[in-house]
Amino acid sequence: MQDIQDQVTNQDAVGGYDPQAVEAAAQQYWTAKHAYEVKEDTSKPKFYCLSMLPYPSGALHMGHVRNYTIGDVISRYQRMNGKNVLQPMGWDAFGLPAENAAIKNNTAPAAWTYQNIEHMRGQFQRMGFAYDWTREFATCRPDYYRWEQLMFTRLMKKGMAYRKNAVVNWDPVDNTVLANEQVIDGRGWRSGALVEKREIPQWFLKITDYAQELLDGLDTLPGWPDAVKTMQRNWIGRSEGLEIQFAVEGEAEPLTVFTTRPDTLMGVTFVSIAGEHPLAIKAAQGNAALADFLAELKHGGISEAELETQEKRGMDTGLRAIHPVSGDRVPVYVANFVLMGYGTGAVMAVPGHDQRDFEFAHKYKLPIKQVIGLAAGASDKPFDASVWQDWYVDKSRADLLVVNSGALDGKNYREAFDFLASKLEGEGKGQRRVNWRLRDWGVSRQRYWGCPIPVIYCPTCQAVPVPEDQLPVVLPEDVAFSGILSPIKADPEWRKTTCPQCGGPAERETDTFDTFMESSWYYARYTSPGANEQVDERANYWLPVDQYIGGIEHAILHLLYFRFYHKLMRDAGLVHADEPATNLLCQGMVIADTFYRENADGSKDWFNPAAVDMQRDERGRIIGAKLIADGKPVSIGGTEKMSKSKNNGVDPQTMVSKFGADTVRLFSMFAAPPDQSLEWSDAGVEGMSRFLRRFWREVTTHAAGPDHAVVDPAALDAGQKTLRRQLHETIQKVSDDFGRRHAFNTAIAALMELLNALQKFNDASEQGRAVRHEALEVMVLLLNPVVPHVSHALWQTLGRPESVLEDQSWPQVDAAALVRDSLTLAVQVNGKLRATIEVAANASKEEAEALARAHPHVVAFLEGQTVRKVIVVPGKIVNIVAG
RNA sequence: GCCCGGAUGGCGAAAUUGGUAGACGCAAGGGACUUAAAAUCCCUCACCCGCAAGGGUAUGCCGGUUCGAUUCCGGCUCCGGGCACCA
Repeated sequence: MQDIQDQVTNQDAVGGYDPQAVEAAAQQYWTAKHAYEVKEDTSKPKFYCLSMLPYPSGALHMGHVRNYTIGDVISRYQRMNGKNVLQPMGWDAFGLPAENAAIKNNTAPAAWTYQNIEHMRGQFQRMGFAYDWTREFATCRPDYYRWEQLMFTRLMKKGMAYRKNAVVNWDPVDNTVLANEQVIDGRGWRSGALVEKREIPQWFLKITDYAQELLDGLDTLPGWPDAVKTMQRNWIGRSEGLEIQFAVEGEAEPLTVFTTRPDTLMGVTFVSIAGEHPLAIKAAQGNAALADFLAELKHGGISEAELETQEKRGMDTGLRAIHPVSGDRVPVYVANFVLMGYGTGAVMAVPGHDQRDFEFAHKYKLPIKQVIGLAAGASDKPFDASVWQDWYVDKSRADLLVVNSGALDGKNYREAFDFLASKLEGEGKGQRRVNWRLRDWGVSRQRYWGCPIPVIYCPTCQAVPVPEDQLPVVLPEDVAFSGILSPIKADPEWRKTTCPQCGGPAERETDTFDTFMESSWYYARYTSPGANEQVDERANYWLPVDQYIGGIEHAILHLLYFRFYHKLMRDAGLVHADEPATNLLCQGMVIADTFYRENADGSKDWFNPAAVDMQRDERGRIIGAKLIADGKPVSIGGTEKMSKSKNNGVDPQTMVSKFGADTVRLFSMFAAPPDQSLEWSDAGVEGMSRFLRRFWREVTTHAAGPDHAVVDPAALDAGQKTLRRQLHETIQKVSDDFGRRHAFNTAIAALMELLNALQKFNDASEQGRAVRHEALEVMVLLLNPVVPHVSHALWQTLGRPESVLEDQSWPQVDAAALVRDSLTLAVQVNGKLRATIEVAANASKEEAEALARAHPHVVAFLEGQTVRKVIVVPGKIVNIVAG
């Protein structure tokens, strides 16, 4: 099957479009000319186009192809519009997969990583992406990470980096920390042991110091998608509330809670604290049942999804808190849904007006007290302590007021909030406070393949930053890696050093940085290759990034750290801008059909789409699928994200060998708008190949004919005018779609329509050939951002002496060519389409209405009815309302 | 559980500011060319009724606003992304 198709492609290539030859020639030309190497140039506006750097996982996948084609199209479009365009590429080279591959293949993570980079760089070059490769770097090289080590030591000195205990997933069999993805159903993925929570000291960056600025900065980013900004706002989670102190019987220190609903204070019937709260730990001494419960709470993972979906459980500590207003004694419960890391690790429970507290109170038979009531006239059902209703928790409604709360009765949320805030502040029992959901960024990892944290621990001087003249702290690359313990932790020698302050024996930190650290500032390093500091003055020519492109899965974490780190660099005097990127485009996933057979034990074998034939009925509907190898049926699974586990990945390399890079680029831009998921279709790719062959033939046939004249707009006949109008409408649409809307799919559709029109345009007259020539030249230029190799070749076919298509400017719209004499209007009767009419472009509303009412279909529909109203929207529609 | 998206023919999609739903492409069916196949070209193609002219229905579901709703509002269902140690 595949052999036949390859033969066909080769036969076709003899007289026509041979993508392999065309692409090799164009790429050689660009390389020889250093076509994409750029320098700072103040004579042109700059444009920094950046796609998120890849993790070198081994080979390019379709997600990469899509991401980087989008960036390349935007870069080439901007360059043709006169911008000085920087488009760099590099490697996010540290990370967990290298360690996993090292265990599996018995190779060092470094060697595996460098090998992958070599392979993937070649694949990128074969795609024809316009990168300035002179700026390339891998983040695992000391000359890259030394600068983030330097920044970290300076942040330590500023107090922006600090150490505290934090909870990790602990595998008690392997005695190692696990990443969340290594915890499967509460067990370690390798040992199978039940995972425990454990606290260990870790380094943090004070991102919360920037919480307000990170929040406010979102309002200065109109070029970012609203979905991303909303997710970041919610993640940062600013809330205003009160910190309230509850005295605890027999304890010197009061228990502090944070609440956004002080108006419900009189409804407090108990207090909930986290299992890690000091009071809980203290109460468990001498309370075996409670100690057992706390031990039980240590099972399971630490991810929020896991904590929030587990069954809500609690236990009375035996402690009693004193209500700060009523003086009532209320029980203190340990509850598994209270997070030590959020707020104070303690919450006041108001089961009457908080759904989680309501369910908890029912489960543990705790009192429920109504303190918010419906005003007269509200349509809701009255308060009923046995059934939860959504209005109990609403604080925004004017018809809900405080009840059963003494001095607070009759007040609304705001009034009750202010009243209590003043009262408690006056009594020293509480204060107003802004609380953030955002937590400080924990940057310590107990893994080997990462950037060493540049800290020295001295028994006398404590944690000391590595002095700047001793940086970088280099990670040894030539190591034996067993997979459990980091080689720099296993090696007793590596850590030995002397204290930079007292000169005594000391030990190095053996943890490494979170890999988000490297990807938080790489965009700035591209601007300053070779700089002997983190970035130099060149950064301020290129930054901020004009267009950033990457997956929506990075909407929160990466993009928030990226914005934070930029502000750290700004405050260190390295860059001027407040935000790192002005425009952001988030592309969707690449998905494909899945096929499987179920084994006797219920497990599934997954088959690659390339190994399967689809069966269709006479209407083209899919009715089944067969494995090509044995001709027997396979089950059709869903259409899912391309992945190894479902074996539904389509290898870009295979596609490029078969169809050429231009066809693959064209398909990935045409099949869906960039922000939606893209369903891979081999047949669709063949369609794109067909389009390029047709275009090639159209250009070469025309170029082989007699010389063409210059277009004389005054001499054109109606058909020539119509084609030329479509041409200039296409320029207008493609420019808008590429430059503003990033709707590459509709731009390509418009170009296909133009080619269809051109093929029907059988006009060998002098002006006919002139119009055709103009159209073909324009098409080559408009297609260039998407299929640069084909355009490079055809530009020369059209007889242009310039060999550098790259420096041709973008076609301009001739406004005179767009003028129309008449327009088509839709005519509706009562909102339903009944006719269309052709009216002069300058026709008045009255003329349009008269023409519409005279149309025979309209006359028929209006028979026996009275026209009540006529709506005329010029250029669009006439709607006659009758009855 | 919480936050953010999405849903339109057999399939991928289009309709940009509330104004002709289905552009463009794929698949499918019919035909031309050919000894034959491939390639190429032409025609049909949302669904239902009808010989046709034409009519009715339709943008996940239920309701609302409007002369007019894929688009705006309210309530659902299902699918996807993220949830701080995957990147």
